[in-house]
Amino acid sequence: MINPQVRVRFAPSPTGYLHVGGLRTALYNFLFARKNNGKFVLRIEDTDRNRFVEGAVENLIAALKWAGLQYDEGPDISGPYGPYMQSQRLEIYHKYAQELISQGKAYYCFCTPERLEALREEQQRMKLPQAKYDKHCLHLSPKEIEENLNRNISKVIRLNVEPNKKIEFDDVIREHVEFDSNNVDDQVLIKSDGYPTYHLANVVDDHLMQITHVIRGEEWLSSTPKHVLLYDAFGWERPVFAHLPLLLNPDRSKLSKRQGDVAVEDYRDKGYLKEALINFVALLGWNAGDDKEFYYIDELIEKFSLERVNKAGAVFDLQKLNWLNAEHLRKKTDDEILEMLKKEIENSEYKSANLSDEKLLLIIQAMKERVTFVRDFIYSCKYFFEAPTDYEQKAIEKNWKEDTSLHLLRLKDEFEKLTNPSKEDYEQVLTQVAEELNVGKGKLIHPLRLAVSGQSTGPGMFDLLYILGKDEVIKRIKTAIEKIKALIK
RNA sequence: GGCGCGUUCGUCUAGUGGCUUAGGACGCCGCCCUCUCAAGGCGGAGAUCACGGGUUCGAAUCCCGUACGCGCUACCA
Repeated sequence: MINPQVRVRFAPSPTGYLHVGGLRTALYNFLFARKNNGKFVLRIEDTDRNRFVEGAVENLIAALKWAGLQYDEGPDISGPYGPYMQSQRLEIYHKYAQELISQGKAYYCFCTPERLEALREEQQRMKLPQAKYDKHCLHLSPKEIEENLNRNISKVIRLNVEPNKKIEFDDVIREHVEFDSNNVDDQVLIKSDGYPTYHLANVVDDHLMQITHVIRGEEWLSSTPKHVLLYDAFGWERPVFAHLPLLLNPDRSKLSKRQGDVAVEDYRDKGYLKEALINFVALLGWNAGDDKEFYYIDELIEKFSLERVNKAGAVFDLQKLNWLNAEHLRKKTDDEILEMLKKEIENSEYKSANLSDEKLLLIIQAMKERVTFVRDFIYSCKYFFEAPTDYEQKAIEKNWKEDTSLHLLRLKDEFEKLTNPSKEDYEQVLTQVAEELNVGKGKLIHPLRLAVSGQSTGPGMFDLLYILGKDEVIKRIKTAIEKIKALIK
């Protein structure tokens, strides 16, 4: 055992945003760490200088924090194994690369990109099963190497892969996996710019940081033999590997930008709750073995295990995410929703609508069962924020009859007599008017709804009237009669 | 092409040799509730468990092969 305490890491490269697949990887690491009273480390794999993106690390950290995946050690949270940015650990990688060279397990390579390119083409022409480096520089004499080094020729350090060896390792999810070393290239360990490649850096860091379990995406499975070779070359104990299935597009290709949103930030901006996103993504490739689908993160921590992670990739299905979002939203208290709604209103066209908290709370209660997103409290019931400007054509045709105007006028007159009416008062009046007019209540309710909201659907009629308030209701009935009359003509 | 991994309703999945006429969830359809829409309740359609061989009294479950999909095959991670 590397360490009696579980230590896991999420090791993204800073591409500019957090991919939802990365979110799931981070989540599983987080859940595993919390479940086992271990530590969750964030390590930034920024060893590719060509792909440097300004502000990427900050975005990544912000997205992780938004999702609630707090790490114990990371670039901005110091720990005993820092620094946690690989670009700040260059000397360390060089030291270990030298150690490998001195043991003959790695070697300098001075080949030019042109020679490499030519080699590749040659191998392709010969229809070799696989393009591989030909170990040309492995056979340089010590003197030649010395000279090249002194002349400052561009160089890399390569792993010296012994041919004809079976490389095997165990994976919690895939069980036993085997590779033939003849299929493993002499991977570059240190690039000509002095930066390490992923393969060297991740092995060195995982060892130095005492990582016990490497939980990462399946795209890494094929390079794991290189990592295993490195652990063995250094004489280090291997961590437990767990390669997660990929997240897929609806057409089952790897989840990509081209087919929809992939950034956690996109979902956050669209109004998804972090609880829903976490819940959803947790279930993409894992389940507790029961029928439960609705989870808060604490329950996920309690139930999570790597053994129950699936092998096959999972399609990211927005419909189910939407359902979970609605479920989580409904479970929130009215006050919690109020705070979110007020922020949403601040960013909407109704910024200056000035509805009181009391009124907003009433809207929340009336609409809670009818929304998927917080912003639906505005956009699926705009009539609470402004008088309707037009009226659903279909509803007019269906519910606006010859005598409707008269009925509504009558209703309006009765409403006018009320002082400070309650929901019940409205209902009582309407029932009474319906009786006197000798019509069903529906005959009044449907056109009334249309008149005050412009729509044919919405919360209970009397809730609607009560929230709008007597004056507004009367005003809207009057305008509706006028406008709809004109529309029918 | 090579190597690796995978394959149960449209989608996420349960299932680890007999409990399975393959269960649940989302979505879809219908009914109930009802002033509408939701929510909720009830019900329905939907999977010859990729295909073909074995092993076994018995296989979605074990083995082999094939097909298909995906990943890797960089001085990217």
